[in-house]
Amino acid sequence: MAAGDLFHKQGVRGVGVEAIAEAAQTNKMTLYRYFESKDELIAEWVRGIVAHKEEEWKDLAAKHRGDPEGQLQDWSRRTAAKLRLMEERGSALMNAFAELPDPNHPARRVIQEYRLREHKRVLRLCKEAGFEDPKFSANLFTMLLEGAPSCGQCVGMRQIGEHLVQVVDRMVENNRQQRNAG
Amino acid sequence: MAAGDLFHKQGVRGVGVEAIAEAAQTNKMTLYRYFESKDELIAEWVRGIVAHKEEEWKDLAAKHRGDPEGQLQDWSRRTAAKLRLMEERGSALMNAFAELPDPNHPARRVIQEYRLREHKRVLRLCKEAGFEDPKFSANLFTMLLEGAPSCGQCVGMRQIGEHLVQVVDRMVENNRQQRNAG
DNA sequence: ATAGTATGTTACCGATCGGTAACATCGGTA
DNA sequence: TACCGATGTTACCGATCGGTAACATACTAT
Repeated sequence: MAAGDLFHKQGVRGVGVEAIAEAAQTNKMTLYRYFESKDELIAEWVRGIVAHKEEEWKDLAAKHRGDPEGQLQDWSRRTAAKLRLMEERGSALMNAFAELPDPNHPARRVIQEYRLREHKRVLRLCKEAGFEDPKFSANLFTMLLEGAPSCGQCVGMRQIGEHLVQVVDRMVENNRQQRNAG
Repeated sequence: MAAGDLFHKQGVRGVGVEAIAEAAQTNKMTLYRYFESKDELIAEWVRGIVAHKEEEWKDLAAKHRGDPEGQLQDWSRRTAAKLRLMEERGSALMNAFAELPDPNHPARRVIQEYRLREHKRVLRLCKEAGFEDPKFSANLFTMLLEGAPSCGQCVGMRQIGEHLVQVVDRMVENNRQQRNAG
């Protein structure tokens, strides 16, 4: 769906259905034969992004089976890689979330549910990795991951990506030392 | 301006001028005698928020003169206190920023300029505090500060506030030890 | 060829929105 | 009293937007 670029660049509320259809190389009528409303269209776009992220989590678990620390590190690296391709406008999900205040909006629900799943996953990884205070570490990770795209708009995505990777590496390193010492 | 609550809760694009006037206990006509457009109205609202934050920075500098670490810690505590009053919808500034993709929108410019100032200030404090890698630490702080309201929507603002304070305290503590050892 | 399905086109509806004109009203001042 | 500036009221404009009806066209399968 190439119309996703429009959603990301102009915001889901700032782009009209006609423009979406044009970007998808079709027209409004055909669009409405596949999606029952613009809100559902937005939700479907969001579902695509979320599905892609879920697949990446699967990848992650497969590549670092039994290595939760490796998963956390790799996730930070993947995030940094995406940051580099982001430039200007931040996270598509977070922006859409901010644009849709209605708690019952289908797209917002999809985003919120994904965030909860992601945070739970991070928390589980922190527990498995034997972090001293898993809740604390998980919240720390999530704050960093969600703050990065926003902060990157200020100081540049490349730099923020590098520092994100660095800090996660340090956290993991500290945990290893702590674990071996304890 | 009580209409600010509307902007925050429903989003700047989701609230009409009529509703704004009603919330301000006046009418549309009078509103347009003071603001030349809705965009300027939004910008003015944002300027108010930014001005308030600037005053807090002044307070901070006055209360912890010559103590950059104390300033960073206090700022994290103030942020945590605000998080507790936030619940549900996140940062007003960040949401507005996400809602206004146009780089020339007056409100967006105000927000972006403030973010740059804030990051510069944090960077300066990190330098003054003698952090080993001030750029790195400043980016870390900013990621945490900007990620907190977002992450708080997932795990609760109270918890995220506490953990934000904790991690900043640890960073400062580590820096003190590093500095004394080095 | 023919029938059936998916897609394109045009025009339109109703609602909402930002913004304005014209006029009525009120409050203070001299 | 007479006046004047600020505010309220109503009605409206033009534009845009989400969504639909009706009809035309193209493609595919048998």
